[in-house]
Amino acid sequence: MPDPIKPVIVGSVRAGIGPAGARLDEDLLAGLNEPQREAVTYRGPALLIVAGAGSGKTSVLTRRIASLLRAREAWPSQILAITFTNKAAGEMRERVRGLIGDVAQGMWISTFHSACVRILRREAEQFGFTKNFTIYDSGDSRALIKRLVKEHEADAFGLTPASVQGRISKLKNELADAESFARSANLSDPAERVFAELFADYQRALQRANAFDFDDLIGQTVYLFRAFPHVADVYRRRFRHILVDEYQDTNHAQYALIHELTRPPGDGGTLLDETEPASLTVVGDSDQSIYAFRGADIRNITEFERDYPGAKVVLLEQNYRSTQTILDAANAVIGNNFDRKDKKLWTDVGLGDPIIGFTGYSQHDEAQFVADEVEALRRRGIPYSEMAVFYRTNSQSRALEEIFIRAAVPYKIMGGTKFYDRAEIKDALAYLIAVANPADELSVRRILNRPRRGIGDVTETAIARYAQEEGITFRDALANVSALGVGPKIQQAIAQLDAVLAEATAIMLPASGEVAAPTSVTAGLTVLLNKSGYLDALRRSKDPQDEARVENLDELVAVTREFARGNPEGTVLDFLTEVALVSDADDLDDASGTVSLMTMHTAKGLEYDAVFVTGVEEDLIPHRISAGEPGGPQEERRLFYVALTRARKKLHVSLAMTRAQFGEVSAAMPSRFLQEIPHALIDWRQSPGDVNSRGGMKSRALNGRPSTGSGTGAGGGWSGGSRYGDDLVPLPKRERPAGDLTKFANRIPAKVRDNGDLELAPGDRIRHDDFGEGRVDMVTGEGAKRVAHVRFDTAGPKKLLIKIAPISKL
DNA sequence: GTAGTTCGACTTTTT
DNA sequence: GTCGAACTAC
Repeated sequence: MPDPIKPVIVGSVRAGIGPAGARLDEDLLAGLNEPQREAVTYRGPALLIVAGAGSGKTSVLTRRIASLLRAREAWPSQILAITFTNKAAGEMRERVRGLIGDVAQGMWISTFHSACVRILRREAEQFGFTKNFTIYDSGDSRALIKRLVKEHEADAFGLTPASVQGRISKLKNELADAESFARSANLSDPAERVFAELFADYQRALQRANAFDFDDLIGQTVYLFRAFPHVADVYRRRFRHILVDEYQDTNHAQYALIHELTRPPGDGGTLLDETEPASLTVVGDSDQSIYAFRGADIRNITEFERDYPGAKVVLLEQNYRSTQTILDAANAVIGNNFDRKDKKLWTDVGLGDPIIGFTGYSQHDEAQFVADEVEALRRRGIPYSEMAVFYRTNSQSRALEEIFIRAAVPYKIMGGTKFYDRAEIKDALAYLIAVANPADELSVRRILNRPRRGIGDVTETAIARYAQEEGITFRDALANVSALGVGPKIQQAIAQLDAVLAEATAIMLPASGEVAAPTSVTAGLTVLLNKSGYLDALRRSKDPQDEARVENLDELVAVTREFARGNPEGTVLDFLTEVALVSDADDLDDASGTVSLMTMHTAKGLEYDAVFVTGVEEDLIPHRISAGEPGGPQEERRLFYVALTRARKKLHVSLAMTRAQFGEVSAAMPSRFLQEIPHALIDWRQSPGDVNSRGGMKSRALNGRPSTGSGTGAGGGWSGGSRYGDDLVPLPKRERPAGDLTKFANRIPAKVRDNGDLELAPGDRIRHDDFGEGRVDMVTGEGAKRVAHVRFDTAGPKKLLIKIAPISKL
């Protein structure tokens, strides 16, 4: 990517507000309200735009950039705009281009991670890396850490790969490194000492592999800037206008990076250097901070004015996205978070439709409601592409998928990095990495015996030992098979692998002077997959899944072709970088349109005409794990708030009474957040109370297998009280006796049915509201998941969730 | 060294 | 209900 650093024209930067500039701005300001105009036109060292959900912040940001360029206050190359996702970056670039045309070329609009990769590729040689470094995604890191944990036998100290990885990541987000950790840690605790060693080893391994993990991309760039001020100055002079979106979700390392970039260049340097620090614009909404779990520090926004004295603050509170009903619900929910600046979104588009609520018996039942409703909306003219379904955890997507496939609703799952997580794709990428960055031992080890070449642990260790003795890389050791002292068959296999890698290297990384052909990545990958025998092995296999793997690899080859089309000069490294940093395949919404399924986190920054928020249950949202974390429940509430505010016109909230996870069914309760939405705003198609009523409510689940736990007519039961922590008020107690369960709209009954710890033993006779009398065969499970296996006199054998089934002991 | 089997743990969210 | 790791049998 040619991107020469253009000289900064000192002094001209601030001069743009002339009469011409003002005139030029008029069309950019069209349709903006007063605060929005101010946010576009304000000029000064620092600007904080507090932008509520749907307040048009993207519009403001893009117009701000456009006006800077239009008035010649800045060259495109002087602008650095940071967004949260690659997708958002692409959209912003498009919108700026739409405003002022191709002048926009040369701007850096990217994520923190992409921007840092660009910087690091240029500067890697400054500190012991080479510019063909590779990027470890979380899976790669985990694999490496797993090996280290094993080597150190760290599990004896209660250190799991996951916990080590999480801790290292947290530390890196705080800009701590292995040494600084070791200095401050309590090393008399053996577990701490082992962890410190792991951390140091991990970092050494990364360095040896010429690789950065996600957190390093940011952290090492900060380190680079601090250790080499002359390098930092290059970027400080270059970037005159820095804009950061979603500022509430920046972590300390990212904050430090921005801080480094907005220092005056040549700190205390030459006399003539009067370059001012870059101007900084940040946009954020503390109510939408949902990434504290990965180190986002809300203080970055709340203390912005302290960090940048004299900063201008602009508040955007008018919402242009949703109906008043949706906003009222969202405002009411978020209002339950204490410790927040009160901010009320408003709109002038009117009340709109009520929120639609639905309670299913099971997650399939719930999914069926969503599918039906999607179809109904479609018939009323809302395109699929304007509908989205949100859930808290990725695993919830499965039930939705199953029903959507059955109902022939076109959908796509956003965000899940599934494709690039598949084993065969990772293998193929490891082949590419082995060529692009031979120092990356992890990748070479990965492909060593893939396909099966008869190279096992023993041989692998032999190669590693040989490499160490000779002081060469693992990759280079492969070229010296005869010295390894392994059998001729294995020698032959290794030599073959070495030859294939060499051939691909010649294609993708031709000797200096020559330029690789645009198709080099495609050609190289094809060679690797074919001549390594990888594809052959899959084709020969009788495992039916391997057929799909071949197709996936074809798909990957197609991706390289697509990449070549978009980046004629792109190298293998560019390709690998893109793959590592682009999470979802950034599908452009195709014309036919599909419903989007995604987690609530992924939903941030997006908007749809119709939104389905599913699984609104306790232990899911707020997630059970969040209860133990400081600020957890509040963050969950913000997450729910983000989900609600994505909807323009139609908002649906739904839940299931029973949810299967771990293959076991257990009873679920409505989320406390539901209770926080004013009842009058929700029109319950089927409220948690209804689900218990005996009158004519049948399971809508298509699979209709009554054996999946509760049977068809399981009563809805939500136990109130007791389980509430956090800052909430317990659900109001219902006065009516259980049994009188006619619909009462817009109320979530606190206690519809709860058999509590009704004891049942084999042999007991029971009566079920629907199935009549029967005899208990056995009881399995525990607590809320206790299941009675009952043989009914007339209805036959059923499995029932004891806690909520409409049964009584005789 | 490999293939097949059983057992266990596991699911929070992402660049 | 799924994925991976450990174990066993060739």
